[in-house]
Amino acid sequence: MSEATRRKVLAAAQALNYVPNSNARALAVANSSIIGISVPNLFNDVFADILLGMRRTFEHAGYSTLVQTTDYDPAREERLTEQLLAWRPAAVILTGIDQTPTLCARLQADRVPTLQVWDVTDTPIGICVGLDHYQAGADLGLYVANLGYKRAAFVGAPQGTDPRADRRFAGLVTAFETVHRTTVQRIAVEQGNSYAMGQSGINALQKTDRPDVVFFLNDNMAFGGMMAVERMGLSVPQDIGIVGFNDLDLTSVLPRTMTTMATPRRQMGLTGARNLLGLIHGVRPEPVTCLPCKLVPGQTTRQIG
Amino acid sequence: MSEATRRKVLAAAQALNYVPNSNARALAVANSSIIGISVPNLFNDVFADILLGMRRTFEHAGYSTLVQTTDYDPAREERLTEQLLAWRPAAVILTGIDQTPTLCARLQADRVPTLQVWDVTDTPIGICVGLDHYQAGADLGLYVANLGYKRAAFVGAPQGTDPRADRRFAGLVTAFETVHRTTVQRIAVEQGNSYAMGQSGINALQKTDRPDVVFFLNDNMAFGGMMAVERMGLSVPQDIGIVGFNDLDLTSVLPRTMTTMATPRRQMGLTGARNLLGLIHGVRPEPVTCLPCKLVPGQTTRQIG
DNA sequence: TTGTACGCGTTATCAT
DNA sequence: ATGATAACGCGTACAA
Repeated sequence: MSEATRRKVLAAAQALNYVPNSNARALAVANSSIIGISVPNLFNDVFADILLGMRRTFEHAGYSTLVQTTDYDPAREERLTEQLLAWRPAAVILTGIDQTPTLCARLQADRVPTLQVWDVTDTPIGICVGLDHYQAGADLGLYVANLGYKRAAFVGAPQGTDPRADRRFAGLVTAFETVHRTTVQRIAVEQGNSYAMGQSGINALQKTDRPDVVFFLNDNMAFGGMMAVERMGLSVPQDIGIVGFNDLDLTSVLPRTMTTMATPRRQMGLTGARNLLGLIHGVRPEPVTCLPCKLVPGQTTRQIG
Repeated sequence: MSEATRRKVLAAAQALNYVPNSNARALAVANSSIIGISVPNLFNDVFADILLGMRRTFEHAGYSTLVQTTDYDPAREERLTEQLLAWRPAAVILTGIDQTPTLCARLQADRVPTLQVWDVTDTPIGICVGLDHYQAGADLGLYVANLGYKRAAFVGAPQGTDPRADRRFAGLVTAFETVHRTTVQRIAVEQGNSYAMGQSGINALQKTDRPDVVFFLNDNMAFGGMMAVERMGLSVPQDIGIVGFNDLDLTSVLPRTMTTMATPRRQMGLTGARNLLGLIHGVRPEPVTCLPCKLVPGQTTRQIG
């Protein structure tokens, strides 16, 4: 069309306050430019980080993101995702690989491009980008066990609540079993904010048979736990070692560096988004991408040697 | 209709894997069950908290929420919200009261139920629920000034970046002007994570003319700043007082309680959501709701007397 | 280049 | 109670 016409149309549209109706568009082309995302919650720097990487990519590609939070409830995840599918989204992103069979079947049947993020499996619904939590737990455990710590504890959500936590714990168990033939006690803490959970995890320790090192679900909990330990008059890392997970922002300002496992969260979001866009546009991307973690030795555990 | 028929239809729907198409529905009824939300970012516990309160309410009422992040960029906010309006959302929620005139006009013209949250104004676009940041800054400043601190500094985003920060700063200035006839220096820190920002804020302090108390934009920054202060060999609160804002989770586990201002974030989300639902359904709710803050005296500033 | 007709899946209305 | 039909606003395809 001519440039003059083009301008006249645009001017008229402006004057009439015209906004194209995305619903009608989605209906006409039989799918929308929405990408549905399901995460456990928004309070975790982990998910905020992953989302940041993804959203930018999608926004640039012209998609809107519809975020839903599951609170680690599979039934809730199923319900919300079902609801999300009603919008005929261009793609769906789920956290983890532990969705209900019903949901998996539905996703497969609808042939919606699906990305599972933050965890990996050989049999993803569509594609997955994440890390091997078992391996991460094992690597971290091995490092710490070789430092001479023998009686370990793991503080986190109750068994069965967070599948990634369970896998990491399994990795820890293997490591301590291998190195010292000792077990790792698991301490479940009630819901609450991360800091408080770490704190109550420490407070729940038995006076007798106190562990010499405590692993936490994440750095925030580890910090809360460390504060509790020091309040009890114990010293870190002599009396007790403290180990976090994720290498979150908090650790960058602590007087003592924290022993933790750095996870490639931003990268995960970026890679996941890129691969998913590929899947949407028909190119067949890598079905499963396992990103490496990086051990961060710190001063909250003894030094090597 | 008869119960038998009803069951047969439901069974058939199940068998065919039928999912109602929300786009078509939205088109037919001329508005969708989406509520669009615009927040600066997801890394802030403040917004996560507000969102938690709101989302639950909306979910219960059958709405989905479409969250967009603006990164404190008004132009970006305008663009994204314009895009959001294309979905004919049932309502729109914006953070703060500093939208571009263009955006305000469009929202008014479209007659979309609009909620502005986290800040208040006498002239909201639709309704607003928030707190008086100037007053909060003034109250906090007054308390601290009366503790005997005279040379204050404020560490936060650069002037003009975060309107709420600017208003709180203005409140602080008034307080110190009133009590001691002193000024408050403002220290702008580059973008980064909150902890690091707090740290670099302290590092940016002049050796000469060092303030005797530092106010931070939020508790996380205050914590980062406090770590930096102690690393410099200064003691808190003798050499220097530390003041946060928001009363975030982190403060609950610190060995020293932090002087801060508790903000009713969850409540804000709940009240905002409830009022907005009212507005959607035609009842005329309170146009402007200003929620009270609560001063939290702590051990990072001198004690009274 | 411009115009016109049809279909997308749902709701709403009207007739049966 | 049920069946038929017209919108809703946009994309697309075909005709002028």
